[in-house]
Amino acid sequence: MRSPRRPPPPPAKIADVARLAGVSVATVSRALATPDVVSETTRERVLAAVREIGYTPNIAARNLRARKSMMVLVVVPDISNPFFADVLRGIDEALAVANYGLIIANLGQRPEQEARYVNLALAGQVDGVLLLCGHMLAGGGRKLTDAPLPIVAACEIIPGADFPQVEVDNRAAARAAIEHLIGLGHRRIAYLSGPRANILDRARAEGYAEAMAAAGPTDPAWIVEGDFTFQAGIKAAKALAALPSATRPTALFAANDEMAIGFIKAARGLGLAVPENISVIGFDGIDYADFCEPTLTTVYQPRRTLGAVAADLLIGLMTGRDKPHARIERVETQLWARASAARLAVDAG
Amino acid sequence: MRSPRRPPPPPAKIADVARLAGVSVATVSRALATPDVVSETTRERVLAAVREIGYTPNIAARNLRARKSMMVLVVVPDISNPFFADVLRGIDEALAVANYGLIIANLGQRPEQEARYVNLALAGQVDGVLLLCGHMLAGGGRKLTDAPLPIVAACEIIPGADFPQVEVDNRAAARAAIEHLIGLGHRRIAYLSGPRANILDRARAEGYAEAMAAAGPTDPAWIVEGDFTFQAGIKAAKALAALPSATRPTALFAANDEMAIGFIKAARGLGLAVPENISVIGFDGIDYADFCEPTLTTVYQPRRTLGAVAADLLIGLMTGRDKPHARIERVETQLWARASAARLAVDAG
DNA sequence: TTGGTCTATGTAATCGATTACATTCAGACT
DNA sequence: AGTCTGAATGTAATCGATTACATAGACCAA
Repeated sequence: MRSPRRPPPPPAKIADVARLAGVSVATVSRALATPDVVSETTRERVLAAVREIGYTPNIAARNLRARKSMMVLVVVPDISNPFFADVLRGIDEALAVANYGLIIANLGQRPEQEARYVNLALAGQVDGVLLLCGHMLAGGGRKLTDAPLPIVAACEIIPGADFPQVEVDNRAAARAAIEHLIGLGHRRIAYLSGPRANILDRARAEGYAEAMAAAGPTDPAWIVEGDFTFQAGIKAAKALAALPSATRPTALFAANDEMAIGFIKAARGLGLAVPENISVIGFDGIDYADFCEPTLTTVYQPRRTLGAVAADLLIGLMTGRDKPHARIERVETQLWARASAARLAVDAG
Repeated sequence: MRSPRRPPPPPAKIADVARLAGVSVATVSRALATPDVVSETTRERVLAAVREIGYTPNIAARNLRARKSMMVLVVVPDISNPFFADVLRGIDEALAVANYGLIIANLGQRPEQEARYVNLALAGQVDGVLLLCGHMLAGGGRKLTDAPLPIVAACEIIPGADFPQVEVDNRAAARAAIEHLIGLGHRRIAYLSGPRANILDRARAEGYAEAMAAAGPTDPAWIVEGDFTFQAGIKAAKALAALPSATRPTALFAANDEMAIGFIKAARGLGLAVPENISVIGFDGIDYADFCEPTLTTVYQPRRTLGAVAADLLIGLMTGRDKPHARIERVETQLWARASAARLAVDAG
């Protein structure tokens, strides 16, 4: 298969092409970068030489000279989380059309990685940074903002930051979910939240409270703190099933789909059928929301769009098209009405 | 917020540090790269100067001189696919300990991207390539193998390639799944495949056939071609429900979890309860397999491990620890027995 | 004293491109 | 003929680090 081992030929350089084509290196560079300034015949000689020896310009050299890298650093809390995976896809698609590449900074549970990536940024290895991690990168005594580098944050926004940010309008989304339930006749609506400290959840809780104000009094027992896990949904089902039926909610709005699905599964075992006895709305619009039984009504977050919008803002800064300034862009969610949220039966209210 | 705009100071360079510390640039470089060869006092003066002006070595310059980038290109068919997202996580974790960074080449449905990434590789922008895409990169008239660059493939292996590859042992995994069903008393076992052309599926189909040979004759009607989608599971349920009960399978092995879940959902509506009337085993071990009703017995693919093993092989090549050679490494799956596959009731056989 | 060895440091070449500036030459205009 | 203009190309500086090689000085042994 492999030919007998031989020292691999050093990759061709621009001087090799120049020699073969019988021109100077400057002409080769121009023939490739700005073809219209070299004569037709020269250009063709150069291109033929390029093809013949298989020349590709060394990017490190180009980056050094041009002081740019055409690379963007995307800082993500957990690359294996399908939410971020979708956002990344949107980012990649937008960056690709502007010819930027993607370096992934996956923090995982390794805070020590931050310093590494702060360094990448400060070292001029990237032309811009996209933060999906909800906080400013720092480490090794240096902050990201020490670099004169375009930054955009998305998903979890960073309060007080002086650069553009993109988020889903969580408050409006939660309000829409509750209003959907109210429209179905529900008044006693529970909220299964994320961790209280979570900034995303804060906005959703506010939207819940606002919409509920229109529906009448809210019983504090209807607000259950969860942690975005399937297990939290199960626990919530037990908690609500334990309430006296006169004050038990007839509907539940969960801060994410996974908890909603856990809730539905456990509720069934506790004699609370969904949607017959209790309606459920989730949040996110994960794929499985359409596969589970019953299919889950949910608030869809346009993850790819979110990524694409953030990437476009960053491209604007990197190309100098836009000036950096504080600003929060909101992308809209969609309510996906499916089977888990149904009209309140007269005898159930 | 932002101080009145002022031209951002150009980033400090090594010469600035040298001047401030009163030494030569060589000494600064050594104080940072090989601290033990400079005297204690000099080293401290240099480090103090570095701190004072906030110096970070320019990576493009370093890459150019050192002829390496400490970056790996990972070519992935679809970054938003949770399977690859998990593999990427394993890759990242392994690369991080060896201090390599991660550039993502997300092909999406954009074949024209290939040329771009082939160029990145040929241009010396990366020290190694990890292919998760099941084929050799090519584009713009150039192939990846034109570069003297370490390559490792994983997930979908590339037949005849002369570099290390890593895959899940699909054949053994399928065999184990079928044997599990046989152990539960089943003999009429169906296989819901992926697309026939798919190389992953080929191996699974072989494992199925091998294990079935031990169980007795296999009815061709038990083999249904799917395409890895939820919908394919639904179609398969209709097909099997239409079979006469005397020859209808009592168990189904699906080539992925999504089809298995679609099957279960549709089968219920067709009077085929799972696992009472038909047992089901999926493949992958996606999160949702534990949330659905009934919980899904499945063959778990160690996705992170797969990525980590591939990354370690690549690191071996990049550091020169190993020599490149054809070789296929197989990582083992685990059978996760849950509720969807049960012992065959005597009256059902 | 002389020469050798070792440590610490400096000088300058080098990596491979891009690009400012210089040069050449053909054609147009006065 | 002399001068000017512009197109095409070449020469060499430049980007910012790393590192081969040179050098200076300290110390020691013969």
